[in-house]
Amino acid sequence: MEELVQYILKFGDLSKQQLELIVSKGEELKIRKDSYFSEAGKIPKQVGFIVEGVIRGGYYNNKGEEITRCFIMENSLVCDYVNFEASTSSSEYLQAATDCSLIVFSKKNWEELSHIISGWDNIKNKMVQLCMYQKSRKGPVISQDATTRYLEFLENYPSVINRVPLSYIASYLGVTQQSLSRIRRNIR
Amino acid sequence: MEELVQYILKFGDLSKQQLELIVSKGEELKIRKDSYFSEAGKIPKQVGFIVEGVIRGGYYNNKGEEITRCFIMENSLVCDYVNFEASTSSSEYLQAATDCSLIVFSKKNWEELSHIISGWDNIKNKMVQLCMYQKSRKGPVISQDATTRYLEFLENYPSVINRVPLSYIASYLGVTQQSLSRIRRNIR
DNA sequence: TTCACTTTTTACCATTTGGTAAACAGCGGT
DNA sequence: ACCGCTGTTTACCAAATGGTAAAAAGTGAA
Repeated sequence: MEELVQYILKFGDLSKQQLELIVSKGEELKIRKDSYFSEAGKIPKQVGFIVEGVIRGGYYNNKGEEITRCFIMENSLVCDYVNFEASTSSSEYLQAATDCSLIVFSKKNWEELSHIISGWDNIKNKMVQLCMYQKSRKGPVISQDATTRYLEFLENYPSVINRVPLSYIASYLGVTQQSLSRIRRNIR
Repeated sequence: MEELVQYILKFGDLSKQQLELIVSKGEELKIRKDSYFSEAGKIPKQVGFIVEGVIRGGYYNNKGEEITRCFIMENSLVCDYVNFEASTSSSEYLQAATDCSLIVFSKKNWEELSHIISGWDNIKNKMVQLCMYQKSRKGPVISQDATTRYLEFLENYPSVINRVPLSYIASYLGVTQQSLSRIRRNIR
Protein backbone atom coordinates (compact mmCIF):
# COMPACT_ATOMS: atom_id res chain seq x y z
CA MET A 1 0.00 0.00 0.00
CA GLU A 2 3.05 2.21 0.13
CA GLU A 3 2.33 3.72 -3.27
CA LEU A 4 -1.09 4.87 -2.12
CA VAL A 5 0.35 6.45 1.01
CA GLN A 6 2.91 8.37 -1.01
CA TYR A 7 0.18 9.49 -3.39
CA ILE A 8 -2.03 10.78 -0.60
CA LEU A 9 0.84 12.67 1.01
CA LYS A 10 1.24 14.70 -2.17
CA PHE A 11 -2.07 16.38 -1.35
CA GLY A 12 -1.66 17.09 2.35
CA ASP A 13 -0.10 15.95 5.60
CA LEU A 14 -1.56 13.17 7.70
CA SER A 15 -0.24 11.28 10.70
CA LYS A 16 1.00 7.71 10.41
CA GLN A 17 -2.04 6.63 12.37
CA GLN A 18 -4.43 8.38 10.01
CA LEU A 19 -2.72 6.86 6.99
CA GLU A 20 -3.05 3.40 8.48
CA LEU A 21 -6.72 4.02 9.01
CA ILE A 22 -7.15 4.98 5.37
CA VAL A 23 -5.24 1.98 4.15
CA SER A 24 -7.35 -0.29 6.36
CA LYS A 25 -10.47 0.84 4.53
CA GLY A 26 -9.05 -0.13 1.15
CA GLU A 27 -9.01 -3.59 -0.33
CA GLU A 28 -6.61 -5.09 -2.77
CA LEU A 29 -8.25 -6.04 -6.04
CA LYS A 30 -6.69 -7.76 -9.01
CA ILE A 31 -8.60 -7.74 -12.25
CA ARG A 32 -7.70 -9.46 -15.48
CA LYS A 33 -7.18 -7.70 -18.77
CA ASP A 34 -10.47 -6.90 -20.52
CA SER A 35 -12.61 -7.16 -17.39
CA TYR A 36 -14.46 -4.08 -16.22
CA PHE A 37 -13.80 -1.87 -13.23
CA SER A 38 -17.12 -0.14 -13.87
CA GLU A 39 -19.58 -0.59 -16.67
CA ALA A 40 -21.58 1.70 -18.93
CA GLY A 41 -25.19 1.85 -17.81
CA LYS A 42 -24.36 0.91 -14.24
CA ILE A 43 -23.65 2.85 -11.07
CA PRO A 44 -19.93 3.04 -10.26
CA LYS A 45 -19.49 1.27 -6.92
CA GLN A 46 -15.86 1.95 -6.13
CA VAL A 47 -13.01 4.39 -6.14
CA GLY A 48 -9.76 2.76 -7.17
CA PHE A 49 -6.07 3.51 -6.99
CA ILE A 50 -3.96 1.83 -9.67
CA VAL A 51 -0.91 0.11 -8.20
CA GLU A 52 -0.06 -1.68 -11.41
CA GLY A 53 -1.60 -1.75 -14.87
CA VAL A 54 -3.47 0.47 -17.28
CA ILE A 55 -7.18 1.24 -17.28
CA ARG A 56 -9.03 2.33 -20.37
CA GLY A 57 -11.93 4.78 -20.10
CA GLY A 58 -14.47 4.64 -22.88
CA TYR A 59 -18.06 4.54 -23.97
CA TYR A 60 -20.32 3.44 -26.79
CA ASN A 61 -21.38 6.09 -29.27
CA ASN A 62 -24.91 6.16 -30.66
CA LYS A 63 -23.91 3.67 -33.37
CA GLY A 64 -22.71 1.22 -30.74
CA GLU A 65 -19.04 1.66 -31.60
CA GLU A 66 -16.48 1.61 -28.81
CA ILE A 67 -14.75 4.93 -28.22
CA THR A 68 -11.63 5.05 -26.08
CA ARG A 69 -11.51 8.35 -24.26
CA CYS A 70 -8.48 8.01 -22.00
CA PHE A 71 -5.86 5.75 -20.53
CA ILE A 72 -5.25 5.89 -16.79
CA MET A 73 -1.87 4.81 -15.52
CA GLU A 74 -0.23 3.54 -12.37
CA ASN A 75 -0.32 5.79 -9.30
CA SER A 76 -3.54 7.47 -10.28
CA LEU A 77 -7.01 7.49 -8.88
CA VAL A 78 -9.52 5.85 -11.16
CA CYS A 79 -13.23 6.55 -10.83
CA ASP A 80 -16.24 7.93 -12.58
CA TYR A 81 -16.56 10.23 -9.63
CA VAL A 82 -19.61 12.33 -10.45
CA ASN A 83 -21.71 9.23 -10.93
CA PHE A 84 -20.07 7.45 -8.00
CA GLU A 85 -20.95 10.32 -5.68
CA ALA A 86 -24.49 10.77 -6.96
CA SER A 87 -25.12 7.02 -7.37
CA THR A 88 -26.26 7.61 -10.92
CA SER A 89 -25.59 5.25 -13.76
CA SER A 90 -22.66 6.15 -15.93
CA SER A 91 -22.52 6.38 -19.69
CA GLU A 92 -18.89 5.34 -19.55
CA TYR A 93 -17.01 2.23 -18.65
CA LEU A 94 -13.61 1.71 -17.11
CA GLN A 95 -11.92 -1.42 -18.37
CA ALA A 96 -8.61 -3.09 -17.61
CA ALA A 97 -6.37 -2.68 -20.65
CA THR A 98 -3.80 -4.89 -18.95
CA ASP A 99 -3.95 -7.12 -15.90
CA CYS A 100 -4.35 -4.65 -13.06
CA SER A 101 -3.62 -4.47 -9.39
CA LEU A 102 -5.74 -1.94 -7.54
CA ILE A 103 -6.62 -0.70 -4.11
CA VAL A 104 -10.35 -0.08 -4.01
CA PHE A 105 -12.70 1.70 -1.64
CA SER A 106 -16.39 0.88 -1.41
CA LYS A 107 -18.71 3.82 -1.24
CA LYS A 108 -19.41 3.05 2.41
CA ASN A 109 -15.74 2.99 3.35
CA TRP A 110 -14.95 6.02 1.24
CA GLU A 111 -17.61 8.06 2.98
CA GLU A 112 -16.62 6.86 6.43
CA LEU A 113 -13.18 8.33 5.94
CA SER A 114 -14.76 11.78 5.78
CA HIS A 115 -16.10 11.32 9.30
CA ILE A 116 -13.13 9.75 10.99
CA ILE A 117 -10.23 11.71 9.53
CA SER A 118 -10.22 15.45 9.90
CA GLY A 119 -8.72 17.08 6.86
CA TRP A 120 -9.54 14.11 4.68
CA ASP A 121 -12.22 15.91 2.71
CA ASN A 122 -9.76 18.56 1.69
CA ILE A 123 -7.24 16.00 0.47
CA LYS A 124 -9.92 13.88 -1.12
CA ASN A 125 -11.30 16.75 -3.14
CA LYS A 126 -7.89 17.68 -4.46
CA MET A 127 -7.28 14.08 -5.46
CA VAL A 128 -10.63 13.83 -7.20
CA GLN A 129 -10.10 17.11 -8.99
CA LEU A 130 -6.73 15.96 -10.26
CA CYS A 131 -8.26 12.68 -11.36
CA MET A 132 -10.91 14.53 -13.37
CA TYR A 133 -8.41 17.03 -14.70
CA GLN A 134 -6.18 14.28 -16.02
CA LYS A 135 -9.11 12.60 -17.68
CA SER A 136 -10.12 15.81 -19.40
CA ARG A 137 -6.77 16.95 -20.78
CA LYS A 138 -4.03 15.46 -22.92
CA GLY A 139 -6.39 13.79 -25.33
CA PRO A 140 -5.38 13.58 -28.98
CA VAL A 141 -5.89 16.85 -30.79
CA ILE A 142 -8.67 16.42 -33.27
CA SER A 143 -7.31 18.99 -35.71
CA GLN A 144 -3.97 17.24 -36.10
CA ASP A 145 -3.44 14.44 -38.57
CA ALA A 146 -3.24 10.86 -37.39
CA THR A 147 0.55 10.65 -37.61
CA THR A 148 0.99 13.66 -35.37
CA ARG A 149 -1.56 12.29 -32.92
CA TYR A 150 0.32 8.99 -32.79
CA LEU A 151 3.68 10.67 -32.21
CA GLU A 152 2.25 12.80 -29.42
CA PHE A 153 0.70 9.71 -27.90
CA LEU A 154 4.13 8.09 -27.85
CA GLU A 155 5.50 11.11 -26.02
CA ASN A 156 2.70 11.30 -23.48
CA TYR A 157 2.28 7.57 -22.88
CA PRO A 158 5.59 5.92 -23.76
CA SER A 159 4.93 3.06 -21.39
CA VAL A 160 1.54 2.17 -22.83
CA ILE A 161 2.42 1.34 -26.40
CA ASN A 162 3.73 -2.15 -25.77
CA ARG A 163 1.30 -3.06 -23.06
CA VAL A 164 -2.15 -2.68 -24.56
CA PRO A 165 -3.69 -3.99 -27.78
CA LEU A 166 -3.12 -1.78 -30.77
CA SER A 167 -6.83 -1.63 -31.42
CA TYR A 168 -7.33 0.31 -28.19
CA ILE A 169 -4.72 2.82 -29.20
CA ALA A 170 -6.25 3.17 -32.64
CA SER A 171 -9.62 3.76 -31.03
CA TYR A 172 -8.09 6.37 -28.74
CA LEU A 173 -6.41 8.13 -31.65
CA GLY A 174 -9.59 8.03 -33.72
CA VAL A 175 -8.26 5.99 -36.62
CA THR A 176 -8.85 2.48 -37.86
CA GLN A 177 -6.40 -0.17 -36.81
CA GLN A 178 -5.26 -0.48 -40.44
CA SER A 179 -4.47 3.20 -40.67
CA LEU A 180 -2.50 3.10 -37.45
CA SER A 181 -0.54 0.13 -38.73
CA ARG A 182 0.28 2.03 -41.92
CA ILE A 183 1.33 5.07 -39.92
CA ARG A 184 3.71 2.99 -37.83
CA ARG A 185 5.29 1.58 -40.97
CA ASN A 186 5.76 4.99 -42.56
CA ILE A 187 7.45 6.42 -39.48
CA ARG A 188 10.34 3.95 -39.47
CA MET B 1 -28.31 37.09 -9.33
CA GLU B 2 -31.39 34.90 -9.29
CA GLU B 3 -29.89 32.46 -11.81
CA LEU B 4 -26.89 31.85 -9.57
CA VAL B 5 -29.10 31.23 -6.55
CA GLN B 6 -31.14 28.68 -8.47
CA TYR B 7 -27.96 27.03 -9.67
CA ILE B 8 -26.55 26.72 -6.17
CA LEU B 9 -29.77 25.27 -4.82
CA LYS B 10 -29.46 22.37 -7.24
CA PHE B 11 -26.50 21.14 -5.18
CA GLY B 12 -27.81 21.56 -1.65
CA ASP B 13 -30.07 23.55 0.62
CA LEU B 14 -29.09 26.89 2.08
CA SER B 15 -31.02 29.54 3.95
CA LYS B 16 -32.05 32.78 2.34
CA GLN B 17 -29.56 34.52 4.56
CA GLN B 18 -26.73 32.27 3.47
CA LEU B 19 -27.60 32.75 -0.17
CA GLU B 20 -27.52 36.49 0.25
CA LEU B 21 -24.11 36.21 1.81
CA ILE B 22 -22.85 34.22 -1.16
CA VAL B 23 -24.30 36.66 -3.65
CA SER B 24 -22.72 39.55 -1.77
CA LYS B 25 -19.28 38.06 -2.38
CA GLY B 26 -19.81 37.92 -6.13
CA GLU B 27 -19.37 40.79 -8.54
CA GLU B 28 -21.05 41.40 -11.84
CA LEU B 29 -18.63 41.40 -14.73
CA LYS B 30 -19.36 42.10 -18.33
CA ILE B 31 -16.73 41.17 -20.88
CA ARG B 32 -16.77 41.81 -24.59
CA LYS B 33 -16.55 39.15 -27.23
CA ASP B 34 -12.96 37.99 -27.81
CA SER B 35 -11.63 39.25 -24.49
CA TYR B 36 -10.22 36.75 -22.04
CA PHE B 37 -11.66 35.51 -18.77
CA SER B 38 -8.34 33.80 -18.06
CA GLU B 39 -5.24 33.51 -20.17
CA ALA B 40 -2.83 30.75 -21.11
CA GLY B 41 0.38 31.08 -19.15
CA LYS B 42 -1.26 33.01 -16.33
CA ILE B 43 -2.76 32.07 -12.99
CA PRO B 44 -6.58 31.97 -13.09
CA LYS B 45 -7.77 34.62 -10.64
CA GLN B 46 -11.51 34.08 -10.58
CA VAL B 47 -14.34 31.62 -10.56
CA GLY B 48 -17.19 32.73 -12.79
CA PHE B 49 -20.83 31.92 -13.29
CA ILE B 50 -22.17 32.62 -16.77
CA VAL B 51 -25.43 34.57 -16.66
CA GLU B 52 -25.42 35.29 -20.36
CA GLY B 53 -23.09 34.39 -23.20
CA VAL B 54 -20.77 31.64 -24.32
CA ILE B 55 -17.19 31.06 -23.19
CA ARG B 56 -14.67 29.18 -25.27
CA GLY B 57 -12.00 27.06 -23.59
CA GLY B 58 -8.86 26.44 -25.57
CA TYR B 59 -5.10 26.38 -25.74
CA TYR B 60 -2.20 26.70 -28.13
CA ASN B 61 -0.65 23.47 -29.37
CA ASN B 62 3.09 23.13 -29.77
CA LYS B 63 2.89 24.69 -33.24
CA GLY B 64 1.16 27.74 -31.84
CA GLU B 65 -2.20 26.92 -33.40
CA GLU B 66 -5.37 27.68 -31.46
CA ILE B 67 -7.28 24.61 -30.35
CA THR B 68 -10.84 25.00 -29.10
CA ARG B 69 -11.53 22.38 -26.46
CA CYS B 70 -14.99 23.25 -25.22
CA PHE B 71 -17.82 25.74 -25.17
CA ILE B 72 -19.33 26.69 -21.82
CA MET B 73 -22.89 27.95 -21.77
CA GLU B 74 -25.21 30.02 -19.64
CA ASN B 75 -25.93 28.81 -16.12
CA SER B 76 -22.62 27.06 -15.75
CA LEU B 77 -19.60 27.59 -13.62
CA VAL B 78 -16.55 28.60 -15.61
CA CYS B 79 -13.07 28.17 -14.18
CA ASP B 80 -9.76 26.47 -14.65
CA TYR B 81 -10.24 25.16 -11.17
CA VAL B 82 -7.16 23.04 -10.56
CA ASN B 83 -4.89 25.94 -11.43
CA PHE B 84 -7.14 28.43 -9.65
CA GLU B 85 -6.94 26.43 -6.45
CA ALA B 86 -3.20 25.78 -6.64
CA SER B 87 -2.38 29.25 -7.97
CA THR B 88 -0.43 27.68 -10.80
CA SER B 89 -0.32 29.06 -14.29
CA SER B 90 -2.65 27.44 -16.74
CA SER B 91 -1.89 26.09 -20.17
CA GLU B 92 -5.40 26.97 -21.23
CA TYR B 93 -7.35 30.12 -21.79
CA LEU B 94 -11.01 30.93 -21.33
CA GLN B 95 -12.24 33.48 -23.86
CA ALA B 96 -15.58 35.14 -24.44
CA ALA B 97 -17.02 33.75 -27.66
CA THR B 98 -19.87 36.27 -27.38
CA ASP B 99 -20.39 39.29 -25.20
CA CYS B 100 -20.77 37.81 -21.74
CA SER B 101 -22.39 38.70 -18.47
CA LEU B 102 -20.84 36.92 -15.50
CA ILE B 103 -20.87 36.80 -11.74
CA VAL B 104 -17.31 36.40 -10.56
CA PHE B 105 -15.65 35.52 -7.28
CA SER B 106 -12.11 36.51 -6.41
CA LYS B 107 -9.97 33.85 -4.81
CA LYS B 108 -10.18 35.70 -1.51
CA ASN B 109 -13.96 35.89 -1.53
CA TRP B 110 -14.32 32.33 -2.78
CA GLU B 111 -12.23 31.02 0.09
CA GLU B 112 -13.99 33.16 2.68
CA LEU B 113 -17.26 31.46 1.82
CA SER B 114 -15.80 28.20 3.09
CA HIS B 115 -15.33 29.73 6.53
CA ILE B 116 -18.57 31.61 6.92
CA ILE B 117 -21.09 29.19 5.45
CA SER B 118 -21.32 25.71 6.88
CA GLY B 119 -22.10 23.20 4.20
CA TRP B 120 -20.66 25.42 1.49
CA ASP B 121 -17.63 23.22 0.87
CA ASN B 122 -19.85 20.31 0.13
CA ILE B 123 -21.93 22.27 -2.37
CA LYS B 124 -18.86 23.93 -3.82
CA ASN B 125 -17.13 20.64 -4.51
CA LYS B 126 -20.14 19.23 -6.27
CA MET B 127 -20.36 22.35 -8.41
CA VAL B 128 -16.68 22.20 -9.28
CA GLN B 129 -16.87 18.52 -10.09
CA LEU B 130 -19.80 19.11 -12.42
CA CYS B 131 -17.92 21.97 -14.04
CA MET B 132 -14.94 19.73 -14.71
CA TYR B 133 -17.13 16.84 -15.79
CA GLN B 134 -18.89 18.98 -18.37
CA LYS B 135 -15.58 20.21 -19.70
CA SER B 136 -14.30 16.67 -20.07
CA ARG B 137 -17.24 15.04 -21.83
CA LYS B 138 -19.33 15.72 -24.91
CA GLY B 139 -16.39 16.68 -27.06
CA PRO B 140 -16.49 15.76 -30.74
CA VAL B 141 -15.69 12.12 -31.33
CA ILE B 142 -12.37 11.90 -33.08
CA SER B 143 -13.19 8.67 -34.89
CA GLN B 144 -16.26 10.10 -36.58
CA ASP B 145 -16.06 12.01 -39.83
CA ALA B 146 -16.41 15.76 -39.87
CA THR B 147 -20.02 15.76 -41.07
CA THR B 148 -21.11 13.53 -38.20
CA ARG B 149 -19.20 15.66 -35.72
CA TYR B 150 -20.93 18.77 -37.04
CA LEU B 151 -24.39 17.19 -36.84
CA GLU B 152 -23.76 16.05 -33.26
CA PHE B 153 -22.53 19.51 -32.41
CA LEU B 154 -25.82 20.93 -33.68
CA GLU B 155 -27.69 18.52 -31.42
CA ASN B 156 -25.60 19.20 -28.34
CA TYR B 157 -25.21 22.95 -28.78
CA PRO B 158 -28.15 24.12 -30.90
CA SER B 159 -27.99 27.59 -29.41
CA VAL B 160 -24.32 28.16 -30.17
CA ILE B 161 -24.27 27.84 -33.92
CA ASN B 162 -25.61 31.30 -34.69
CA ARG B 163 -23.86 33.09 -31.87
CA VAL B 164 -20.17 32.42 -32.31
CA PRO B 165 -17.84 32.79 -35.31
CA LEU B 166 -17.74 29.74 -37.55
CA SER B 167 -13.99 29.58 -37.19
CA TYR B 168 -14.34 28.72 -33.50
CA ILE B 169 -16.72 25.91 -34.31
CA ALA B 170 -14.40 24.62 -37.03
CA SER B 171 -11.55 24.66 -34.53
CA TYR B 172 -13.69 22.80 -32.01
CA LEU B 173 -14.65 20.19 -34.58
CA GLY B 174 -11.08 19.81 -35.75
CA VAL B 175 -11.58 20.84 -39.35
CA THR B 176 -10.57 23.85 -41.39
CA GLN B 177 -13.11 26.58 -41.83
CA GLN B 178 -13.28 25.77 -45.53
CA SER B 179 -14.11 22.14 -44.87
CA LEU B 180 -16.82 23.12 -42.41
CA SER B 181 -18.28 25.48 -44.95
CA ARG B 182 -18.36 22.71 -47.54
CA ILE B 183 -19.99 20.35 -45.05
CA ARG B 184 -22.73 22.87 -44.34
CA ARG B 185 -23.44 23.21 -48.05
CA ASN B 186 -23.61 19.46 -48.60
CA ILE B 187 -26.07 18.93 -45.77
CA ARG B 188 -28.76 21.15 -47.21
C1' DT C 1 5.19 -29.72 -33.05
C1' DT C 2 0.60 -28.65 -35.02
C1' DC C 3 -3.79 -26.52 -34.88
C1' DA C 4 -7.08 -22.93 -33.88
C1' DC C 5 -7.59 -18.36 -32.77
C1' DT C 6 -6.44 -13.58 -32.24
C1' DT C 7 -3.70 -9.61 -33.41
C1' DT C 8 -1.16 -7.01 -36.68
C1' DT C 9 0.31 -5.82 -41.30
C1' DT C 10 -0.39 -5.09 -46.39
C1' DA C 11 -2.64 -3.88 -50.54
C1' DC C 12 -6.05 -1.69 -53.46
C1' DC C 13 -9.29 1.82 -54.48
C1' DA C 14 -13.08 5.13 -53.13
C1' DT C 15 -13.97 8.95 -50.23
C1' DT C 16 -12.87 12.63 -47.22
C1' DT C 17 -10.17 16.34 -45.88
C1' DG C 18 -6.41 19.87 -46.22
C1' DG C 19 -3.90 23.68 -48.60
C1' DT C 20 -4.02 27.48 -51.45
C1' DA C 21 -6.22 31.12 -53.62
C1' DA C 22 -9.93 33.78 -54.92
C1' DA C 23 -14.63 35.43 -54.80
C1' DC C 24 -18.51 36.80 -52.15
C1' DA C 25 -21.23 38.70 -48.20
C1' DG C 26 -22.00 41.36 -44.11
C1' DC C 27 -21.13 45.29 -41.26
C1' DG C 28 -19.57 49.58 -39.21
C1' DG C 29 -17.54 54.08 -40.04
C1' DT C 30 -17.17 58.13 -42.81
C1' DA D 1 -23.52 55.42 -50.87
C1' DC D 2 -18.72 54.00 -50.60
C1' DC D 3 -14.76 52.01 -48.51
C1' DG D 4 -12.14 48.86 -45.74
C1' DC D 5 -12.24 45.03 -42.77
C1' DT D 6 -13.62 40.58 -41.39
C1' DG D 7 -16.09 36.38 -41.81
C1' DT D 8 -17.86 32.94 -45.05
C1' DT D 9 -18.22 30.36 -49.28
C1' DT D 10 -16.26 28.19 -53.60
C1' DA D 11 -13.13 25.90 -56.50
C1' DC D 12 -9.30 22.99 -57.68
C1' DC D 13 -5.91 19.57 -56.79
C1' DA D 14 -2.85 16.94 -53.59
C1' DA D 15 -2.65 14.22 -49.53
C1' DA D 16 -4.62 11.51 -45.85
C1' DT D 17 -7.85 8.24 -44.31
C1' DG D 18 -11.53 4.63 -44.52
C1' DG D 19 -13.52 0.16 -46.22
C1' DT D 20 -12.82 -4.28 -47.70
C1' DA D 21 -10.23 -8.24 -48.08
C1' DA D 22 -6.47 -11.04 -47.48
C1' DA D 23 -1.90 -12.34 -45.81
C1' DA D 24 1.35 -12.66 -42.10
C1' DA D 25 2.72 -12.91 -37.35
C1' DG D 26 1.95 -14.05 -32.69
C1' DT D 27 -0.14 -16.96 -28.83
C1' DG D 28 -1.86 -20.60 -26.21
C1' DA D 29 -3.56 -25.34 -25.86
C1' DA D 30 -3.51 -30.17 -26.99
